[in-house]
Amino acid sequence: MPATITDVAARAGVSPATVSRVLLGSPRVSPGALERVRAAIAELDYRPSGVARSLRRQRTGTLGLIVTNIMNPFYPEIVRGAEDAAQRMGSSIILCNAAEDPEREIAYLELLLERRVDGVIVAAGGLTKRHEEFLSAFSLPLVTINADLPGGQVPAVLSDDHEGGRAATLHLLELGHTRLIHISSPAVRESFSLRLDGVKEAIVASGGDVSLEVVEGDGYLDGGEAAREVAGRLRPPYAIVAHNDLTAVGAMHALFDLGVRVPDQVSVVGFDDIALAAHMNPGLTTIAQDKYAMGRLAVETIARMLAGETVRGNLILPVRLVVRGSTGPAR
Amino acid sequence: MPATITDVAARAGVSPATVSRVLLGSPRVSPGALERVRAAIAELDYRPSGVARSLRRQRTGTLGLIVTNIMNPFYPEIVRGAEDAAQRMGSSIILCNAAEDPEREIAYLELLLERRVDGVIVAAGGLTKRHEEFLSAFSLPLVTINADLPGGQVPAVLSDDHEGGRAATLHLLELGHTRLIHISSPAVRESFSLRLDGVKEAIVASGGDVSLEVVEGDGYLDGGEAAREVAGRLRPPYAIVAHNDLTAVGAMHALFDLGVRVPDQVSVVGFDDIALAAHMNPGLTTIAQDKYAMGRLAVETIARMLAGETVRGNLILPVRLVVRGSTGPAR
DNA sequence: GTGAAAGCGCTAACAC
DNA sequence: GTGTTAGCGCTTTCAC
Repeated sequence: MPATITDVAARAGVSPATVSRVLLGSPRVSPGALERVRAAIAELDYRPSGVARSLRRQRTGTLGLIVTNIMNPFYPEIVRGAEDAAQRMGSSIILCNAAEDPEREIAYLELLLERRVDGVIVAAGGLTKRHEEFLSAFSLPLVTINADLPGGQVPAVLSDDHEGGRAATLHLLELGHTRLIHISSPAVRESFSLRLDGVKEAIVASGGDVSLEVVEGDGYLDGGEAAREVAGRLRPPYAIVAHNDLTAVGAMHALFDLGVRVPDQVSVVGFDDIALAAHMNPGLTTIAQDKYAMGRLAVETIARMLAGETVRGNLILPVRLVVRGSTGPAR
Repeated sequence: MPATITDVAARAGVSPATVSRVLLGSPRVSPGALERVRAAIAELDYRPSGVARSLRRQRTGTLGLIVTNIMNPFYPEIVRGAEDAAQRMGSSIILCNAAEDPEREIAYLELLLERRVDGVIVAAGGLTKRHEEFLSAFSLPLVTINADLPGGQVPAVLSDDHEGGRAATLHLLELGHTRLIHISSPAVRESFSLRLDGVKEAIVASGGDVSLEVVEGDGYLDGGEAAREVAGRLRPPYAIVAHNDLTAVGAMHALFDLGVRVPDQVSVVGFDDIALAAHMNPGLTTIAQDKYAMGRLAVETIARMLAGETVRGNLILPVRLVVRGSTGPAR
């Protein structure tokens, strides 16, 4: 059993209130008492109970962060950004991994509510109807990352997906590509069609004779396997715009398997700039999202809401084309 | 302000004690009261306060999990395994990301103590002297993953690193390699020298004329850059045994950069089997650790300690050689 | 079957 | 500057 504030008070010969004052750094404590309390704390290895403190203060100093799947390399950096920002505001993060299961996501939301966290961040792949209902009636400060709820009541931190799709495509057009394949993700998320919209816009704006074919992926490594089928019926050169890096990596793997050379025969562009993109062979050209900033901004937004500010509207972060070895001239 | 048990009691026309009985599923509640309480709970959208409950019960139903760096793809799967096991025992996990900073790791340990978690799991890369002191005097159920504390007081979940090093080497020897390069990690962790010991043992046991050179890496992608220097002075064929997959991926990238072909000229073996190993080009031959099981077993061990059992000794999980395209015959 | 009462460990308002 | 008191929301005897 850990020592309590009463134990410390008894040992220091003061009242619990005085110990509490020392704990909170109140100036209204005599030097003598201060010292005795400090000594007692050290001797008893006392640590104030966060549980009791939370009950009394009616806040826990804890934020909930729900991620779709921590095994997706897109998320860890968001977690990092959120954690750092939380630490700065004296809070900590309970990380919940929904493991691609929407039911589990809801279950975690319930759990966080019971735990009386101060706020919640949802970094989710796809938001189902069920989510929308649940989250619309959510009673706590709430921010989403990479998804936005209809109604505009819940602030969202997003990347400029449209611009990203456009920039990726522009890059390929400049390299002389005229046959583009877009491997999409399952069509649940708006951001995904935004990316595709950007692709289309760039093509239209170019005014050139450019073809675009959309094949469906799953948003993960396996989605890249779609490239296998494409390679089976198309002769190079052509270019693949994958909806994210995992898909691009999967596509590069499938092409490698078939002996199709990247970028000599086929160019590939990803989206996200996950850590390993730079270390693929060849390095993956991609649209970088500032994942760390997304986590940080989500927490900072919660902090503002906690401070009583009314936050509305989305935060849209700029993206950046990173050219590596997976794209080259069409020939 | 969320509704309290008193609110529910008032609305249902019963005492808080009765509401509590309903919450806990006690049979000693009349059908009428049961129904009225249930209705009141639904109407008020009541959720019992985990904070108050924890204070009263003197346990929080929460486990702390500290990982060295969540951005290292080795950890997410451990987190998954731990989370699933925790859910099964009705607990949840507070994930703490030490971000490679030992001070931060200690700070999190303090935090978890304050939060009165029921137990702690430390999945740490390197354990410093500071850790050892702190953890030896740790007052809560504690299990380490991939590191063990001297003294044998703290149960550890480990992979069979020695056997892994041996199996990787055996594989290369069978392919006819006689010049081996081991890229180590900084020599802080015992498991790392265990892996190297396995390499040496396999070489000695082979009785053949095999050379081994050890160059130091950093345990991450950059550590693989050591391969650049090696490639500068050695003529193929030779084989690289990296101390983990990230190092191997970094090495493959450096070799690709220099135009050295894997596996035609140089074979590469990793360790861990992170998700992307299978999707490198070529696929990375590696020693697979059962990361999910490590997380699961750590939690299950905590559960046993919580149940009053005295757990001692380490759990050593078997590893498995996974042959992919990055290794081939020496020629 | 149900309620009253005590108390988990802390903080904050109020006295002195 | 310090102590007393009340109470955060819940569970758990103990009566009845």
